[in-house]
Amino acid sequence: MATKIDQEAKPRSPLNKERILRAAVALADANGIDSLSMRKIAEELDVVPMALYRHVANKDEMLDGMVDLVVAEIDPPETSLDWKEAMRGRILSARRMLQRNPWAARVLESRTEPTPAVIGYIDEMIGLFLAGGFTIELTHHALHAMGSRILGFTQELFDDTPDVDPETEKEMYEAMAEAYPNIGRMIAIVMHDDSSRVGERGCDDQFEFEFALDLMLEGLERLRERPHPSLT
Amino acid sequence: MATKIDQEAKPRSPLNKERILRAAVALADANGIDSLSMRKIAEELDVVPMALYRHVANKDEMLDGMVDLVVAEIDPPETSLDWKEAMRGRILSARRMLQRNPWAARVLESRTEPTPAVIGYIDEMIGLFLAGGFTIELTHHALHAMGSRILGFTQELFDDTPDVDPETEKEMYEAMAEAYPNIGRMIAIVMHDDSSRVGERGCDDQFEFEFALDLMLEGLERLRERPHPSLT
DNA sequence: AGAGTAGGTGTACGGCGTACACTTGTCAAT
DNA sequence: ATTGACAAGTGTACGCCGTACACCTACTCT
Repeated sequence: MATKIDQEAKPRSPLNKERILRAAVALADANGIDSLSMRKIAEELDVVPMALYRHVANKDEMLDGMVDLVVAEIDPPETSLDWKEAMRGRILSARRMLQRNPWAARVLESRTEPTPAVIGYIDEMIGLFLAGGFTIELTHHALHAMGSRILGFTQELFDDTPDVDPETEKEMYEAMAEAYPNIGRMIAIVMHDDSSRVGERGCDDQFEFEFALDLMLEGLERLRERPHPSLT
Repeated sequence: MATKIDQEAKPRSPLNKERILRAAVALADANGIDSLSMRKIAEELDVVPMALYRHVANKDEMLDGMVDLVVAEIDPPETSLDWKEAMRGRILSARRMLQRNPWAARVLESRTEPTPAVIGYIDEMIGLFLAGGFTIELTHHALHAMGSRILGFTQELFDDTPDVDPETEKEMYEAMAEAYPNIGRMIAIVMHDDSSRVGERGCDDQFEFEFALDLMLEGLERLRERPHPSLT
């Protein structure tokens, strides 16, 4: 009633890239990346699908923007620490980000070109290696060796959090054990060995991630101390 | 002219799952996985799209079948060798398969449930660890640590084979070096250091893969010889 | 000869990304 | 106050996708 009649009939704020990206991230967090479509993002924003295209060129640019948004959440490097601890901490921070945004791993992998935020992140990681006394060459190889683990990726073949029903799951395991003897042996131990890091709820992902990460970091440290002959 | 008139007007053999899968693999090899559609597979086979559905339940089952087809190409384990060499050889064979079928990596990763051929492959890999004197527990952790590398995956953040024009590429690198100092230092060395394993055509993927693989295998071997206190 | 059935067909639906032409709301210059 | 430019949102439409469902057709078995 202030100045125009239909003012309160359209209380939505104007669109902009950030608002669109945040809506897209929220939708992806909630419903998974597969069901994310331009049309649904538009609907969420009470807008017609084509309105989005005033602010993002296409869906690929949208995905890039989403990636940048979440990569920016990774903690900055802690320069006061030992290189290994600094890198370890940051990678675990990246991993927490990936756990908050489960879609991010697949989207990150699917980008052909890294986004600015990702390049910046890697640049800082290289900085940590160099500050830790690595040669440029070893840093380069190290980067390749760490691969996407440097961004907190769990590089599993498949995740093992399927059936809700533990009964069904057990049956499945038993069937598997019969057809695949070695997997069978592993399951037998792993399923009822409380002293191991594997409980009844499957594997301890966090432990496994850190196990692999430390294996890699320690291997790299050894190479830094006494360079491998096959390296330049 | 033998028995029926229209025989040579329809020379196509009857459809079956294998024929469909082979056509799908060929199309994916040729045009990439993104452009692979049920409709195109049908067209390739001179058949109407819905005809495929007599032989595969849906597209997901098609992708599973394609995966099984190519995973079956991986060489069987060479049991006469040392565990490390046997595993190394087999993983490199898997890697060659992934290079022959570039779409396979992404499809493999996208499957929620592993296919029978993949499970069988992993079972044999576990067998190699166990035969090599690993405990079940360490084998389990090792499997997690190797992750998808065990199937020959290059776990890069992004592949670096973009622009065809070396001029453009150089410009791009220079722009990047300006914004990202550490990447800049790395590029400076890596671009014109013939003694390094990095030539002008970018990085030597095969070297980097084996570097990471050996780092992992050697780390695991050390753990097998003197178990880490933090492990059970 | 007739019935059953497996395999290929045709049509159709709802979803997708997005091109393109349009209206509408805002504000500067007249 | 009028105009006209311009940015932002709308509406319609196209071609692609996976696939449900009803149909036809040719062959097997009795």
